[in-house]
Amino acid sequence: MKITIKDIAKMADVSTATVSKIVNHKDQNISHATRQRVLDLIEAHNYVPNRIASSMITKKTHSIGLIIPDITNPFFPEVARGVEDYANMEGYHVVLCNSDNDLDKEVSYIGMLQEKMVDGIIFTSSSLRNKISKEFLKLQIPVITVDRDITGMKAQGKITVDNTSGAYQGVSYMIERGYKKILHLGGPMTSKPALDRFEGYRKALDDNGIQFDEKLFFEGNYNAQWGYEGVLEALSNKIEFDGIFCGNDMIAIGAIKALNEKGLSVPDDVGVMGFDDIYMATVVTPNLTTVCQPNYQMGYKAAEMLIELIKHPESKMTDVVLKTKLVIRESTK
Amino acid sequence: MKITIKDIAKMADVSTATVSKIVNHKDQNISHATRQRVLDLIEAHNYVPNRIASSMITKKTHSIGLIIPDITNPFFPEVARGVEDYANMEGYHVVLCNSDNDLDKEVSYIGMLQEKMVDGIIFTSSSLRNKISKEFLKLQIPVITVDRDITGMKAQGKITVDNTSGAYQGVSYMIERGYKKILHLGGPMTSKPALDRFEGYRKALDDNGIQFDEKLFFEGNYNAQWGYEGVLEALSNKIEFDGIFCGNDMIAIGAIKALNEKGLSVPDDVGVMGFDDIYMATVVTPNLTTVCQPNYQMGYKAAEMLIELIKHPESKMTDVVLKTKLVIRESTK
DNA sequence: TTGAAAGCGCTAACAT
DNA sequence: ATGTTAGCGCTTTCAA
Repeated sequence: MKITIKDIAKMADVSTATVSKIVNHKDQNISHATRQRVLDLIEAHNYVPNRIASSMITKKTHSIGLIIPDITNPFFPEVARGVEDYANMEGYHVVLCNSDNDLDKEVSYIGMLQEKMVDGIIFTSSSLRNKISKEFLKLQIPVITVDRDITGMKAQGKITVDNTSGAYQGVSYMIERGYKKILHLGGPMTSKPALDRFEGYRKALDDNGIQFDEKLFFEGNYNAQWGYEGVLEALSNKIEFDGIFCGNDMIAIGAIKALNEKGLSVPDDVGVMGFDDIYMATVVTPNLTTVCQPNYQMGYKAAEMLIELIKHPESKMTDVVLKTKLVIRESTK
Repeated sequence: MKITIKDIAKMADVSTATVSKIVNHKDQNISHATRQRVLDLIEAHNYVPNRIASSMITKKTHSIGLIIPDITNPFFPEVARGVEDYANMEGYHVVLCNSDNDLDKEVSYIGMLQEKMVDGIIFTSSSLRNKISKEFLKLQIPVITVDRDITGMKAQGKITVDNTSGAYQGVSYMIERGYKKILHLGGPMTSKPALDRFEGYRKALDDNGIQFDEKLFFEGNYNAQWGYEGVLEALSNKIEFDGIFCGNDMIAIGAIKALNEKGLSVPDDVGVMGFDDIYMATVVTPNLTTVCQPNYQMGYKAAEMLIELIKHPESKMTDVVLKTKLVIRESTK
């Protein structure tokens, strides 16, 4: 039989209230003698307080939900780690949910988390669906969204990165380095980041007096396969280009692979720029020049905002826009 | 104010017991009329059952803890995904804990999870410390260890992969392909997998009549940096080798990088074999020949065993040893 | 087919 | 400095 606060109280010949105070360090008014006696008993009997019972009263579970599309996608482990690090520091647990960007799963997780009485939710999804917002609106707990917008929500926080200016910066750099015909292998245009990066790309072209050529723009998915295929497609369509601005690093890695196979050298024949700066970018040959996105920071900051909101539900969060940083390595000249 | 089972009961003019039965689908004996009335009220008022209150009574939280060293390490996201997929299917939540292989953190997480009343724990750590087992022994809940041993535990499950035979297979293949002086850039020998892989390496050498040369064995960490440095060190020590068997893929990737920088071609001058088969292995140039470890499977299977143990605490689990598979790609000839 | 009542393990006034 | 008491929201016999 599991030992409870009652057992300890009885053994120490005090009330459960006293034990409770000691366990929760609200023991300024407890005599040293009793405290020690109780502590010894706790130690001796290996008593573990049932925090779930506390939660019933305090209405706080000290756990938060983290809904991401897929922890297996190299983008997310870092944000998850950021979330967990801050949460753990503050004594919170994080419940990991992989939604696969599937609306049904998202809704189902939101429901489950709510039933489990998490104190708040951090939500990431790469798609632009707004239906989900209805579910969130029903929620009585704070929600922070990372890297996307959910319309119709108020008093909640939002963390994004400045994709437009990041892309602008990256493409401007390529132009500066002498690349003239820059292909853009973008991500799915149903996602806000992809849209923003495309916008930054166009803007950089415009501002540098280069006419946007829609034949140089391809839309695909955020993976290496698409980068590989995209290059092959462009090549077989005899499209001329001397640079590629990729929607993310995975696309860039796939693109480089295709380029190499076709005997094109990176960065001399074709310069390649990624986006994200995942670990792989530093390890691939040539190392990727890329726009660094502060993934860990995003998670960390999201947890920080969420926990602030949990502690002070009235506090207004101003949305956070994290800055990107150009990282120059070997895939551009 | 949050709406409770009492509110619904009052509105439907039934007892809370009736509502409870309906919510939990124990409603064979509830008239269709009442059920519908209650269900409508639940829907209309957006009632969310407080599962934490249920847990107090049922002694089941339907959540499990997952303690891994670092979700940011490419090995673990897949394991975590496997765990989450199975757990979710069975209606369990997973609480993610990054221990950084730090004994204090491990112990602290075990305590926290226990207080949160998780139903079981899946534990991975790359080190061989046994102190942790004391903490586990105190636990009243099932624990499954993944990829490592914890001594002194009974009635619990263990999942490992057959590292020895995987390494044996890999090294044998290299020998078969004509590599004669095979360097081994291993992981930290405080970890069981590293030890086992080393053993497989030696055994393959022995069985093929090649004398083990300790100058060809280097111990380091499981990352690209070490692979890079290891090669540089071997080269600067004028050690002769025509193949490298790496402790994992990250080491292999670092090794290839160093080899390339020194003008050595892979696989012609030096063949390189990895271990793990992480996604990166397929994306790097040249693609890595490697020993594939079923990461996702490990997590999935671990969750399966754990949940079985939660449901039937008396059931004896037989330890599972997962098989590796040789994946031949471009980094060996 | 339904409900009354006891209680899970704990906390938080409020007394003393 | 410590104890009494009244629940938190729910489930589960057992009785009606």
